[in-house]
Amino acid sequence: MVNYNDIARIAKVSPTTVSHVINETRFVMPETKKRVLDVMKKLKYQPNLLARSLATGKTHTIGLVISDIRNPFYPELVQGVEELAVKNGYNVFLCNTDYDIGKGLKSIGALIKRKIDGIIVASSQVDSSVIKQLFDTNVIFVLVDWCKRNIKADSLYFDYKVGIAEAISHLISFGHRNIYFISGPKELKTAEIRIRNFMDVIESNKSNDLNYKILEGDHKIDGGFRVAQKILKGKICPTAIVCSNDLTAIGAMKALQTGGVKVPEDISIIGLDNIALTEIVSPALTTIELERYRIGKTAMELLLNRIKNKELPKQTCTFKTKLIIRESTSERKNNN
Amino acid sequence: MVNYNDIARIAKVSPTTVSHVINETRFVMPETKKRVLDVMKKLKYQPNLLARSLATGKTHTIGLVISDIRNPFYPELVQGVEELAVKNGYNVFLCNTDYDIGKGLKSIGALIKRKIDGIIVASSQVDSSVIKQLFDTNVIFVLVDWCKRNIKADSLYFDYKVGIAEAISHLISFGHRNIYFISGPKELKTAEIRIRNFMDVIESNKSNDLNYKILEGDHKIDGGFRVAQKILKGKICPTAIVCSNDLTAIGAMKALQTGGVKVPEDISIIGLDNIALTEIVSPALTTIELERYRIGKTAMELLLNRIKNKELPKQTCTFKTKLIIRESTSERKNNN
DNA sequence: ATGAAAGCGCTAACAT
DNA sequence: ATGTTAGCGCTTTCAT
Repeated sequence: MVNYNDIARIAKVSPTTVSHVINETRFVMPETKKRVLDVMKKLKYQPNLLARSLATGKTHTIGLVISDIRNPFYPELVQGVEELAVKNGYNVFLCNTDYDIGKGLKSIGALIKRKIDGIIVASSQVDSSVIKQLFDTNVIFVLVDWCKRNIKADSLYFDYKVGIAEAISHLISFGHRNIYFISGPKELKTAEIRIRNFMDVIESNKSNDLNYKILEGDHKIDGGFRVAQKILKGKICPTAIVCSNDLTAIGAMKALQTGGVKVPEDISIIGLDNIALTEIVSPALTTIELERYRIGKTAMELLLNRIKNKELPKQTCTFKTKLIIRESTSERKNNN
Repeated sequence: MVNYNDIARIAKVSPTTVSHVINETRFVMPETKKRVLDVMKKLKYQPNLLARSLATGKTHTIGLVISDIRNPFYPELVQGVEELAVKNGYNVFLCNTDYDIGKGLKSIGALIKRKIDGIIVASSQVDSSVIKQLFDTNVIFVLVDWCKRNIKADSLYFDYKVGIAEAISHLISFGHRNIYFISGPKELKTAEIRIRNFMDVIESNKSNDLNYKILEGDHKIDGGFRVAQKILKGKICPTAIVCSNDLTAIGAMKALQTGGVKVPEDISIIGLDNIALTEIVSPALTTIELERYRIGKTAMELLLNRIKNKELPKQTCTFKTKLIIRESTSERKNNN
């Protein structure tokens, strides 16, 4: 591997000068510069970023911790992060926690040892042990959709309530009063938040005399399917179902249709996330939108700001959700 | 940041010994060892992997170059790679090329400067300039679905022909003779391979007097939709459409249904990839399966083998594709 | 306008 | 059984 010394020797300058022409960090006589650059080109020199990082203390790498790249929630977020990262000369380590807190802790540990300049934690499986680790190690980080608002850390919040309120209003205006909610797995933070927001909205609509019930799914298609089947077997049936995420909604829809129940004629369904799938299923799914690409991009922006200036006051950004009305919701039938 | 010297000083040993207890690389008296470990724990010591890498020449990082994480083809592949990587103590840099060769070249350049131990190139946008760069820099790499078979590099191949042949046989047995193919963008290597394989299969079935046509889509839903609309406007209509990927097939199906054409009653459709979506759309899509998770895992295996032993003979692995029959294909109607 | 030399935190050959 | 020392390839202070 060719290095500064090789170049310096051949170009008849000191390693210092080589460094300075590469980094353009002090004046070098045009002729000297040219000589160095020529040698570099001839030797096909590639700077060793490890060495540079060791010397400067900056790696220009970041870590992105997510739960599961197969969950359609993540790809766009990852894209948003990666794109802006690369644009700023950063490379990103992708870490899947597989919904496992232990793996999350290990990932973060590994990232820290690799001296990444910052971490974006967008894993739904984050608990206080993770937060503690982040604070203890003094690493720079941005939290995505971590529930505790009062935490002293750069954070992105999702305002589910706006979207859910729109969804409930939408259903109410269609005459629905008996509304079920299929949640994610309750041990999941993001699932928990979504449940709480749903209940808050129900609460603030109590003048409408709503009847509701919360059933636990798993944020996957299977869970939605299973729970919806169970609903069909029950004595009383809701006229509308709101789901904690789109996959659940799609599973539920499939189960209803399989069971001979028409969506939306018999039961209306609303999802959450607005993944690409929602436009493809039929009926197209009414859902609550979360702008994942923008979220990823913004998370990276906050991280870059923080990296540039550690003393910045706490940064915060809230992403409003929004109801997208498609075909899976309609007027409540009278005979129900 | 606490380092070897701090630990050595406090534990009253030499830095060498610290290194050896950390790496378990030579015998250290139990008492000495304990003293060192205790100090490490007390100081919450975190080894600096950059420094270690600089000294050893191994980073235990790899690069994974893909086209577009939002393309449902990739998440499972990424998962397969990442999982096995982490299991072996590696972290992975994810690089999206966004279907742009220039970006691909830059990504690979960056990875090399970061001294990754190896690269998995699973981007559909790879051309000879990329291959040249890989060879020139002497980096270890594995190619996924890169067409040239005679290249002297570890490679994963996909045998589309098996699956496509099954698909065509399936269609023929259903009486179809007029079969269109909606391809991906022709400048894309993977799209090109798929076209060629389709034509080969048609060719080897010429005794059946098949009529075919190839139309260019974009490997996205929109393209499939657009092309299918165009097909509907044409004078002669195929009775079956094979698509270069599932997204295209789903878009095409949507267009047909929107145009009042029934799938599969009027036109049969077959996709390729077997992404999760295919089971959800209705009718569920008959498609040709590619085991992406296993592909990712295998790519990582080959890379690990190569990293362990540079002198290994060329490694090769071919993934057979397989027809998965669902609901989007059926007997050809007589009146067509 | 350029160079010498120390240092980033670790490893490993060579001593003892 | 442990320590000394010279790197790994770069940056950066201090000289000149």
